[in-house]
Order: sequence, then structure tokens, then C-alpha cells
Amino acid sequence: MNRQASNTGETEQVQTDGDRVCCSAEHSLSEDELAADVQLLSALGNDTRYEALRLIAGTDSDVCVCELEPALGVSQSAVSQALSRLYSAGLVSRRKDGRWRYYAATPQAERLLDALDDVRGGADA
Amino acid sequence: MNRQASNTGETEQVQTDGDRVCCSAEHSLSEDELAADVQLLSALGNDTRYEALRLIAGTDSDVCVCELEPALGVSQSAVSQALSRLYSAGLVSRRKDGRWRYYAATPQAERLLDALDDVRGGADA
DNA sequence: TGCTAATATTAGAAATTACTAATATGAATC
DNA sequence: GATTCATATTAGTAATTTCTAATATTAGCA
Repeated sequence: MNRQASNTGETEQVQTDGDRVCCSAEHSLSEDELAADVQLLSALGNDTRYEALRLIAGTDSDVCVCELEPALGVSQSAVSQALSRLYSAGLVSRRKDGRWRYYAATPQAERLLDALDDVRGGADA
Repeated sequence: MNRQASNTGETEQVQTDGDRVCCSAEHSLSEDELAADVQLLSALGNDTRYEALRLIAGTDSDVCVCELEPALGVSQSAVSQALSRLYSAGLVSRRKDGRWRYYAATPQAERLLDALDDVRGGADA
């Protein structure tokens, strides 16, 4: 509907050219759910953030920022921003301890990471 | 709920196991695995591509490009580029049939989408 | 009370992404 | 063979992202 339609003769007609009717496909997610999923996925879809999350999830206890900086190889500011984004995506929780902040992966994050490991494993469905 | 709403009420338990040395955290993924995961995730982390994949996965049969265009509300070129990216991320397969191309979700994609549904469901771990 | 350490925030530059318009390709139809 | 249709590719641009440097904040310590 917000299609440009500036093309040659391309209007929104049902084109019954053959056996398949070219109609619009559908899915079952609401717009909000889609947006939420994309938020989550795009939070994960960045080297720094993804590796940060893996580092956090890979530790039994929680992890302080200072442990992440050397492993990630970006500036302190970049690490902090990465963690912030993960936090607002609900992928990590944080806890203050004096001057430090400790981060831990949320159950949601754990589950997604497990799914990714699973998929990487390659077993078919 | 580990949601960000509680910005103000951050837990501040002063846990003084002061022997914490600030070393570098670790995880178990190779650099290649990390990169591959990020590729996958960033392929998913975009409105157009994610919705396209949902549309494709939500159909029993496979889906032709022309069915996606009206649903996605972007240009034909953008749809094609989105599908290309999904394809090279291994999230969809494609099949030629005359002038048409039909796309289907790969098992890998199905599993990831299931995991996302699962996580969205909210059941804890 | 000032100093330092750990982290957060801001601003702006550089890199990347995602789109549209235009054009190319390849299959079907005339 | 020319035309048309479905899709892919290319080029260019606008928008977004991600980083660094600089600065702010907050907690412990001298």
C-alpha cells in the first residue's frame, strides 16, 4: 500500500497468469512482535555485542566490564555502549558492586545462544 | 522480569569478594564461529528481511517473490536484495520455475524462528 | 576534601546499510 | 526474433550504525 507504483504498468492487480495467483503472503506475527524480534536480533547482530554477550554468558559468575575490554579490543566507551544496548534488549542484567558493574546473561539470552549453538551444530531440524 | 523498566531500582548488594582480579573473560567459540553467527543474526536483524523470512516460513508451500512485494511494502529491488541476503546466510533456499523463483525457509531458519517464538513466549529458561 | 578508578554519556567522524531508480538477464509467449 | 514478465544486479544516495575522544558521574580512598 505504501508501494511506490511509479513503475511502468505495475498496479495491484491479481494476475491470474497461469495456475498460481500472485497474492500477498502472510504470517502470524503482530507488527509489535516483529519489531521486538528485530530489535533483539539486531542487538545480537554485531561483532562487539555478540562477542560481549558470549563472554558474559560463558562465565559462571557474572562479569565486570573491565574483563570485557581487553577481550573485545575496542575502547572502553564502545564496550559500555555495547553493554547498554544488550541491556535494553533484555539480553543482560546488571548489578552494581562498589565501583564495578557486573553483567550476566538473562535466561532469554541463554536460550537464544543455545539455539544458535544448536543450529551451528548442523543437526537437521 | 529483567526488563529495563526498573532503571532506578538497580540492585546494589555490596558483595565484597574482593579477590576478584580484573583479567580477561573468555568464551568457547572460534573466531569463525563468532563471525558466522553474527552474519546470521545481522541477516535477520532488519525489518524487511525478517518479515520476508517470516512470510516465507509461514507458508506451507514455497513462496514466489511477487507474493512478498505487496506484503513488505518496499520496491521489487529491495525485496530481491533482501532475499539474496537471506539466501547467502543460509536461511532460505530457492528454486526456479519458469520465470518465477520460489523461496522456502531452511531447517536452520525454522529452528531459529521457533527459538524466537519460544523466547517471546516468555517462559523462563 | 580532594584524588583516582570504573563506568557512562555525549558529540562527531567514518563506515556500513538499505533503499530507490535504472538497467540487465533469462524464460515464456507472440 | 521481438516483446513481455519475473527477478537480479548496479549505481548512487540517504539513513543508520559504530567507533573514538572527550567529558561526566559515582564510589572508594588518601
